[in-house]
Amino acid sequence: MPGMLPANEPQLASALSERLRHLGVRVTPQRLFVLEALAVRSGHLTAEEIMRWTARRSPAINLATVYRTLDRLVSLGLVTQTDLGGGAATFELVGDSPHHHLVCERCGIVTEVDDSLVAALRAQVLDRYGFRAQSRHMAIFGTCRACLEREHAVR
Amino acid sequence: MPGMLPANEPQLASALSERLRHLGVRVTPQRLFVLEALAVRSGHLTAEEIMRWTARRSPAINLATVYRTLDRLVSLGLVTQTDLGGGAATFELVGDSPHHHLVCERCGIVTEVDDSLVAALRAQVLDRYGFRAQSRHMAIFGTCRACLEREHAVR
DNA sequence: GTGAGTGCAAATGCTTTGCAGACGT
DNA sequence: ACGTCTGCAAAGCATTTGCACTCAC
Repeated sequence: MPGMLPANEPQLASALSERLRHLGVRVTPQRLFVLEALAVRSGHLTAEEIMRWTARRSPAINLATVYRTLDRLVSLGLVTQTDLGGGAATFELVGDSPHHHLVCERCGIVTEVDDSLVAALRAQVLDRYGFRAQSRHMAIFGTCRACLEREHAVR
Repeated sequence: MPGMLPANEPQLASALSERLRHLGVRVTPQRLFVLEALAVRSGHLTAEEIMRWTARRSPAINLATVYRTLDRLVSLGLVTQTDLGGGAATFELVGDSPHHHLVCERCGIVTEVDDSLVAALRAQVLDRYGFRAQSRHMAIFGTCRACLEREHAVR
């Protein structure tokens, strides 16, 4: 469902309603707006960004509600939360292909990498420590190519 | 130097002073206290914990000073900072063997794992993306063995 | 109608900052 | 003596919470 076309919002809304109903939670406009924001602007959104997106709709959603809603959606397993360092946490619809993040500590740029890179590590960690690492949204901190080159150029 | 015995604090202090002087920064009691805390209670300390530790010494250090000091020490390369999810950041003396963290999302327990597990991943990321991942303090979130077993038992 | 969900405002927890004074060099 | 570092208090930011009201069921 994510990766769905931005057009056709009524269809999107009813698909999302269906999903919520199946999980046995109330369907409120606020919840639909949050899910729509995540579906349409697929990618990593902060709570603040979601609120700004929904502000284009009639009465803007309260930030506290966005947080509570996201919390709920995360426990329902519809949404994942990632904390990419200091700033605000980002949220994403489950359903996109699993991926992880390379976060540059100098310039802050975030690059998505496929889960296949990390699969071997996950297998090892499970084998050696009985630890089941999550298959999405691991943050790997370091220095990106551009910043490494810049560093070299200076010297 | 880290991994040094807790006893013999005068020696520790002068070794640390030496280190600071070599880096061309002022040697203040506060900086020594912070470094001592990290050296003696080797492991991951939060700014607050460091302050509490130094509070056993004469006038307790101000929390703001602890943060500023840690900031300075991180840029000097003497200390590393790790953000293990929502709570407070933790700090550690550089010099311990590189390691990473398995963070259980249910019970919060943190297990240290050797860098060798992650070395292959680092090599791949460098090769494929030109990204130099840091060799310490990656946080891997997931579910620990105990919580997995508990989960099974319930069903 | 009832309880879950919402808005609002205030509180929280971690961290940063402005400023005046203290102290390492 | 100089400039850096510290303490203090206040601000900053992301997130949470208490409470009264509203709305989905």
